[in-house]
Amino acid sequence: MDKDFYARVFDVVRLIPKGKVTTYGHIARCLGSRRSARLVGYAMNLSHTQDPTIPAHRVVNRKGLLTGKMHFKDIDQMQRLLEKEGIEVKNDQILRFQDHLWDPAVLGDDL
DNA sequence: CACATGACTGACT
DNA sequence: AAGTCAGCCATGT
Repeated sequence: MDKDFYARVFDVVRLIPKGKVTTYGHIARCLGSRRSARLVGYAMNLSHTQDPTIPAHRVVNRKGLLTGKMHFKDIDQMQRLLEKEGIEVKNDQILRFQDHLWDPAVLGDDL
């Protein structure tokens, strides 16, 4: 893909189904290299600069912790959005994380 | 070109 | 089970 690494990350994050979440590692692995997880997180920093609204709140670390909540306009915004989609969050951690986990490789097989 | 940074992950203690 | 250390890759200075 000629697109930038970040562009691919944004593209994947954008197609995350509502009410689902994924991890940096899964996205990175979908892009080809699992080790690029850090770049995924780094790319998310620019997500707020993108034109379309990037559901960055649906991206968490592999433990299901809202590690990036601090980068939101309001640190509570991330948890609020997740709860609004039916995802329970307690102490900055997603409950039933594996149940809400969505793998980008599935690309809609979650139906 | 080399060094430093970062919303991570895996392995070890 | 929980905390600590190091590795990895793209971008910026």
